[in-house]
Amino acid sequence: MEPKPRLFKRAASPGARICSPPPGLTSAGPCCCPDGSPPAAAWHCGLIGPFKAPPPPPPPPPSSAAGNAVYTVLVGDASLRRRSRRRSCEDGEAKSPPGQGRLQVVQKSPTHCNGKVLPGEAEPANGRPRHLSDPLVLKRPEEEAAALRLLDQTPLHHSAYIPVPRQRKLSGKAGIDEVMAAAVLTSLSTSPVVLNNPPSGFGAETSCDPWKEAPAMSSSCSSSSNNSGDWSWDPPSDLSTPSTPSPPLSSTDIATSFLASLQSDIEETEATHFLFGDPIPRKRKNSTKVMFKCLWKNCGKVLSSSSGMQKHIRTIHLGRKADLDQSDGEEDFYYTELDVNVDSLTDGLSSLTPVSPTSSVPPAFPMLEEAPQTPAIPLKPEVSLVSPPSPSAATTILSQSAPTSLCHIQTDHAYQATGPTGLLADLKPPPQGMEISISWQQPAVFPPPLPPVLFKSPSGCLTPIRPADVGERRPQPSPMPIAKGHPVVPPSMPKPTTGTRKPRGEAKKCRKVYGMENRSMWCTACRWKKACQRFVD
DNA sequence: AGTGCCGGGAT
DNA sequence: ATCCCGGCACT
Repeated sequence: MEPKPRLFKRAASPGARICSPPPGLTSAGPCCCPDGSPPAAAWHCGLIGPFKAPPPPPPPPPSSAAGNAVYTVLVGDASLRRRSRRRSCEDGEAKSPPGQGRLQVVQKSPTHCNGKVLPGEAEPANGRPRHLSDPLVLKRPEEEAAALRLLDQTPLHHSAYIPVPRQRKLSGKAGIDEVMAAAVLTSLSTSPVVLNNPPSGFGAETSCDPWKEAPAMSSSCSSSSNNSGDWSWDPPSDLSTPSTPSPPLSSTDIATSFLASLQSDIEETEATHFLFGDPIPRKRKNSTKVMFKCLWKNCGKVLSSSSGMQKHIRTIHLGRKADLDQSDGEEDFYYTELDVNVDSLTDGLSSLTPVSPTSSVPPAFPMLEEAPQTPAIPLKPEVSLVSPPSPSAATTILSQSAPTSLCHIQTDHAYQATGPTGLLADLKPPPQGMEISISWQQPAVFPPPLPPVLFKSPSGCLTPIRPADVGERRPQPSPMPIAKGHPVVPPSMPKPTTGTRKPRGEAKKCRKVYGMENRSMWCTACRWKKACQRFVD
């Protein structure tokens, strides 16, 4: 399957990749790009300074990793809660909330940036969380001096104060937001999903972060793009479409937990996206389902709805009242999203579901699940469709092998294009305006095997040179199979006559039809002394 | 002997 | 993957 080009392009330069502001955020300011890119926006680094605010008592992190700094973030845009992944200031990819928000990251544990341990951790004078609007208060002169030195050394610290539109929400939830932010950053930095499975779907999802730019994206996101077929989307909306669920979750686990509520949760999912203020509600394919996995340590519960997950966290982990409908959002940081491919799950449960043309792909090949959504085969109207070469190839009939087979058919390379019988049941109805002819090796229901509808003679003529044989054969079934009267038996049934070698077919073969003098007219298989594919028994 | 084609080699 | 052929089974 050919990778589809992305529908968007992003700036490719490293500086632009790192520093270009997210849509809607244009505030300029210095950033701490280690690559020396020009000052872009203060939102870039997110690390405002080596200052420490006394966050509310941090909730126990869902998982812990020793030595990791714990951050508190004042999130201006809630979408960060859902989209952010672990970031560090070292990698220059600290993400900022999109939109008008401001971001403040204050470190509670060893202050560091770009690998340096920064002195001057200042406790707030008044013991309350210091907001951006608060002037920096350094208690001791040496602290102030150290801070000033740092300000001089790194442009990073010039962004200690970022003017932000006033309309930003500063409700009573601000303190709670800090707790949430701390939690999410902690989870982002210690999440087993991120730590253990960087190349997995979540790794791709991370790379697909809308604020991350093209280079990393092109590779990691292309896979999901390939899966997505032809459905169009704009970059921010396709934040994550990993086709592979998080490894810790078996597909059956996911399936059992969400299949039951699949339908009802779709709306809720969308509503959740809206509530969380995603820049653009993610357009998900029908085959992708969002699951929510609890990141609480030793929990890992997977629920199909965010509200359910919030309730779960609220009641189980936070010890709050379950009936307390009001959510402060803190729960948001204790779970993460899992994008689960519905098809893979349904395929995994294929024994429970009726076989449909789109589910003919075995679950072992989830990457092919999307194929039915795309024009399966670039059939020309006159091209005849035949079975793939082998039963196993039937799984890829809609992918790579099909065009090749068709090509071979047209060039009379029927040998490569042949396949098992009984495939007809798996074939989709041809697209409109397309004509598909099942040429041969059909199920016993269609006993007469037809020679290929089209084949080229060496002169390029589409009609055979010996119409007496082939011409008559084409419009109507070959008399041979009818005479044989194959019983309705699966062709895979071993024939009793011989051991491994199948009995010689009674049908005329290319040799007989065309003769040795017209060997060039033979099908490729006959020329290669293989089983004739033009006149199949 | 003629034919069909399996198995395997060469490229 | 494509092409070719030795050799066997069958007619």
